[in-house]
Amino acid sequence: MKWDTLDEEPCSLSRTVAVIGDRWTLLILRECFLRVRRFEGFQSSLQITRHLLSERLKKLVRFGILRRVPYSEAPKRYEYVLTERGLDLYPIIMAMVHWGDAHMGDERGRPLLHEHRTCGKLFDPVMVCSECGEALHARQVHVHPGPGRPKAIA
Amino acid sequence: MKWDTLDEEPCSLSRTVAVIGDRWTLLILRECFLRVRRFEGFQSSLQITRHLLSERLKKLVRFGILRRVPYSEAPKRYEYVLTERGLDLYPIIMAMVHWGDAHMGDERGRPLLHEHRTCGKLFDPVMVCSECGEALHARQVHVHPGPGRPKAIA
DNA sequence: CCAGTAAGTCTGAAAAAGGAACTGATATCA
DNA sequence: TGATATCAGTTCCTTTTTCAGACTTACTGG
Repeated sequence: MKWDTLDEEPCSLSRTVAVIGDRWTLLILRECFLRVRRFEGFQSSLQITRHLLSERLKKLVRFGILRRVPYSEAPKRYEYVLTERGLDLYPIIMAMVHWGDAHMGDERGRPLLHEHRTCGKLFDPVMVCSECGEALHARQVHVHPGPGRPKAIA
Repeated sequence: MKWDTLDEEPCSLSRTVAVIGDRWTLLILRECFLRVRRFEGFQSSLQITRHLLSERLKKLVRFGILRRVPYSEAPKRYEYVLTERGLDLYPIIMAMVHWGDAHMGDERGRPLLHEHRTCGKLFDPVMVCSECGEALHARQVHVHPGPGRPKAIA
């Protein structure tokens, strides 16, 4: 399996991993969801090297997750905002935050609390079945090959 | 931000990223959820170098996500099974698979379909609010500092 | 003119990943 | 008995990525 063709693998997880499956990209996305938009903003809050930040932002733009929007004409300055496709990454980020809250916490408690503005309460994200609405557990799910699965693979 | 102390950052996402935030680890976990348990199984289906596989499995065991269980006494052989903590990663993996299905698909359709055994239907995973049960969207969530957040950070 | 800010680029050293052969304990075949 | 195979790793060397920090370009404000 080679990284440069990972986004063409017949596996949706591989394809997602090809786009956001590295540490800096995930942390950059966290900042995006916390409303950070500018190069210096990402750089100072993450302490990422400018070189890598530049590369990762380009990649996220290339995959349509961020849009590079000018906010100043002279000098030319751009900021990076989440596209619809980028906003759809929210469940991934929230699932990771939730796992961290549940399994990597310390005695001080959670670093952040999340309020659902629709209902006004502090909440946890829960993953449910789109059909019956029940909470999902790994052992209740059965996997079938789909139409995009090459026959050669079991 | 240094990688070796990322799991102590006052941010649940960083802590999760410290454990599973690299490409191979995510792919290894996919195989775990597809019931792969043995070294040769991971190696042959992922084409990961044995060196890296060995390192990643050790790390997953160290963080309590996999358990190393003997399945043969002579010769000594071990397999790797998900712990409860590892099973709890399922929503992360499913969220990634779902994003890949939705945004990285091709004309052939989905590589895998998921059946919820509880209700018997093919489903998509949906992330909802634990309090009101509504589907979550990034723009409806407001973030508050929690007790584990150092005051120095906004 | 000088300092400061923002968004990058460039460079050399350090760390991580890749590739492939090797090890050790046992089973299987001829 | 010796030759081959299996499984779970380890070792060694090369290539690729990442890191740390200086440098660049285009302005603004005093």
